[in-house]
Amino acid sequence: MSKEFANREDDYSKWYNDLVTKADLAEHSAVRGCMVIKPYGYAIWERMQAELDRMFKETGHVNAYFPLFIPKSFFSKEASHVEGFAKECAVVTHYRLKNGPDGTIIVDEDARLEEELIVRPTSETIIWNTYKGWIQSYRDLPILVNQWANVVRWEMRTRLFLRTAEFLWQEGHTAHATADEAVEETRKMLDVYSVFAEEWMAVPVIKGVKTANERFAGALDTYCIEAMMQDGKALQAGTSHFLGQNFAKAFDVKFTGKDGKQDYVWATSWGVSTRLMGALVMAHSDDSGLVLPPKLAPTQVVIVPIYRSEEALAQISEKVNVIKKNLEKQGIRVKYDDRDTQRPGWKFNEYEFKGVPVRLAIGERDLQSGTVEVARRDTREKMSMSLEGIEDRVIALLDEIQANLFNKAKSYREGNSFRIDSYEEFKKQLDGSGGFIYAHWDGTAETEQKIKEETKATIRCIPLNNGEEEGTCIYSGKPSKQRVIFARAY
RNA sequence: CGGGGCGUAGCGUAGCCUGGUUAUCGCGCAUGGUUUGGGACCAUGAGGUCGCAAGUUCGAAUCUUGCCGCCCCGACCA
Repeated sequence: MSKEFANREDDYSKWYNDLVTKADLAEHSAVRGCMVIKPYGYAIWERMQAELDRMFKETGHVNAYFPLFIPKSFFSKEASHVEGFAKECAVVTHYRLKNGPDGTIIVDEDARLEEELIVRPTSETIIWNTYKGWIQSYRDLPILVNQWANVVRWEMRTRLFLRTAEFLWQEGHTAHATADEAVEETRKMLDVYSVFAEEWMAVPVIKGVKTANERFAGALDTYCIEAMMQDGKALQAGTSHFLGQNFAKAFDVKFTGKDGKQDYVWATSWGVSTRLMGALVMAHSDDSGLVLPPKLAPTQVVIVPIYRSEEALAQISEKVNVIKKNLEKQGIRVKYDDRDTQRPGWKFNEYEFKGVPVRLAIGERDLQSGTVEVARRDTREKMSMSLEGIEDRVIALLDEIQANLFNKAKSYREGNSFRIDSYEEFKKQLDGSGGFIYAHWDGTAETEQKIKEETKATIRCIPLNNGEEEGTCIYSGKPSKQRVIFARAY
């Protein structure tokens, strides 16, 4: 994917028209920055959702659902939390409309809410207000709950996929008896995200911990996975927070331990959003459209018949239906597109655009020779294969594509990661091809802030597997014990 | 909220400076025919509050004013 292309939000909506559109039908600033996820795009989200949900359940979590509206007063209970979200909240102030003097509909000023409601930007407060009633004893712990929901953050500026005013996500909220257990949970869910990103999305990620500046509002530690897009910019793909006892104290959630002593509950929260769809698009796609990893592609194999006569189509369909059935028996998602309203060339382009990993084309010639044309989306290679045993080879090819996408993205990231020791070179690299810069940092918020102001680069994370290394901060020259990852980010 | 750009058919646009027949072109759409191994071709046709409002004028897509909306850059942020 070309850089200019990757950088332009309006091009996304043109090129990935099958996935998503801006909410341009609603001619009102109130829905600015929202997006309409079309059925094909939603199918991808559903695939992601299904796999994540399975992984959450395998790690002992259950789903629940909490209110969309949060009383304003809940927010003020945790100081840094309210500070972090106050500037981007949608607020409900009235509950009734009435007819205005000129026949228009206006807000009934007599119907003002006693206490305003906040449309959830995240659900820590309303959930911890609820947990208060659920937890008395260590026997009630842990609580391992996840919620699939939409949230609203009134951003000053939005970007399609990456920062929309309303977005779909999942937020896990857990409660634990000990700090260790909560930290373990935080790390465990970070691993779940990392496995999902790498093994399902084929997007390599770096696990790390955020600096104090970049930390979630109300967390003691924010862990994250960071991915590199094809233009060298970083994208935070998921976060997992160790919340300490902050929310338990704010909502007075105490439990009695085995020893009979009361203590506040330890908390975590973790989330990924439809931003992952943006990551998927930006990590793999090329100028011919989407490239989807087989494990998440709503359609993994598409079969296109090429024929002149109805009789030929009938013969082809007979063969295809057998192949389709055999593949489906092995859990492969297959689509046979025998529409006579579109021509084969049109269909080829259509499915390339949609990122379908493998395409089979069968024509009269193939029937004669017992072959099938196989095209893979990732490399755009075409080859002729024997119809005999084609199912096994298609399945093997899907695995190969999945692996290839990951390896390609990974070698791209390795090729665009640099160890840099001078501030001059640091700036030069950022203005050049970008990428991840491993550099020494003195550990102070002031230095981090200065570098951000001067270069727009932020510390993406302190990698978890970081080796210790003596060095000096590229900015201040003060001593440093390890390198951190700097990058410009979405 | 600041700086810049823009608003004409489902989409992308010409026309605007220098006002004057029926608002241009391409894609898409519909119908008929020929086609079908990489986005077919020919013919015919449908589709428009020129963002909204007011003003200037014999006459406004075009000039003036106000408003609305969108995009890019910045501040904010997942």
